[in-house]
Amino acid sequence: MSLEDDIKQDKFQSEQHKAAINIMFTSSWLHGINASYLKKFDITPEQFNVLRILRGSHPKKLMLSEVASRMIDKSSNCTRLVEKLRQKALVQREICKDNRRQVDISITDKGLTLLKKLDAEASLMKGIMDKLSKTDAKELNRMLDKLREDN
Amino acid sequence: MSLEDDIKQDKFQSEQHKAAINIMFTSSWLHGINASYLKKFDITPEQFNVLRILRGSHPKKLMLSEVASRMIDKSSNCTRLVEKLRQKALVQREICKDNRRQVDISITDKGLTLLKKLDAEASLMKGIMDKLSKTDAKELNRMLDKLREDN
DNA sequence: TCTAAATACTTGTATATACAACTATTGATT
DNA sequence: AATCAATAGTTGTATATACAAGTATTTAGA
Repeated sequence: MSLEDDIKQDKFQSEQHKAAINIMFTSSWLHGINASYLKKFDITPEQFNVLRILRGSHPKKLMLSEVASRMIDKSSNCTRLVEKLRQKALVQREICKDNRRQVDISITDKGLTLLKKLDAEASLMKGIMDKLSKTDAKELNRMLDKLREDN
Repeated sequence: MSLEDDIKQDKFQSEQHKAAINIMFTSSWLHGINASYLKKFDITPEQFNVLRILRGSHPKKLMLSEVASRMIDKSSNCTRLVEKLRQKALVQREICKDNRRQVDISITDKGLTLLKKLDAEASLMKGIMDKLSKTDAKELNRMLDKLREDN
């Protein structure tokens, strides 16, 4: 479905303007697909992202601000996100002995087991994204990176 | 700044996978720029979007669900969004006489005046998006539309 | 005409973002 | 050692999304 149909608009000021809307619309669309898949496992895309970050460093712990800096979405909410994962016993929190300001987070076995079950999520995304060739995807990445230059 | 630096990740499973993350990251980045600009005018990007939709149809009123269907972001929240604009006297709500289930929304003069002041927002976005040539933007739109095909 | 279904919108709850103000701890300066 | 600034997190408030359940009104069918 074209963007014009999706948001019932038939003209944009320019291709560039349309592209801005298209990026945001497609992002929201991707997020929605992800969310609805992950919901069956009682987890949100944001929580899923944190779990993957922690698996990436496992068995090394990460301090909260390290988790935050690796998050895709803005990370002001990191404390509360991690707290929700802790309540589900998917991660562990502990005050760092060397620096008691610091909170170290690690993924639990239960968290690792859950992630294993969620490998299908990767396939789902792959199914969508592989509509683009590797060359196209590279081009897309180039353009998006270019937009974020400077500023 | 490259995506790798932005989210402190140095490898992705594929260019396609990276593109998915890049779309969501760039969307969030665009939203943030917009939000911080609009904040000075005590309005959010979502509310701004609704105002522009209403200016587009002005002086014709739109029923709530028509507004919703034109929104970029998901529209389950339309009632509350419009209510916030109404509290600021930027839009007007009235029950439709012919069909009392229906709520007709229109932009007020105050809303139109505010939008005029916000034309600079368009320039701000233009400044960012014009880093892409028209050809590039067209290509970007083609790729994003392709991702959303079917599914 | 009475009832059931469809339509249009509203409201409640859980989750998330943004931002600002706050606490606690550590490091640095005098 | 005492103080001040920097660092690391936490918490409160406003806004937004998603979803589900709710109300009110209209339409369609028996």
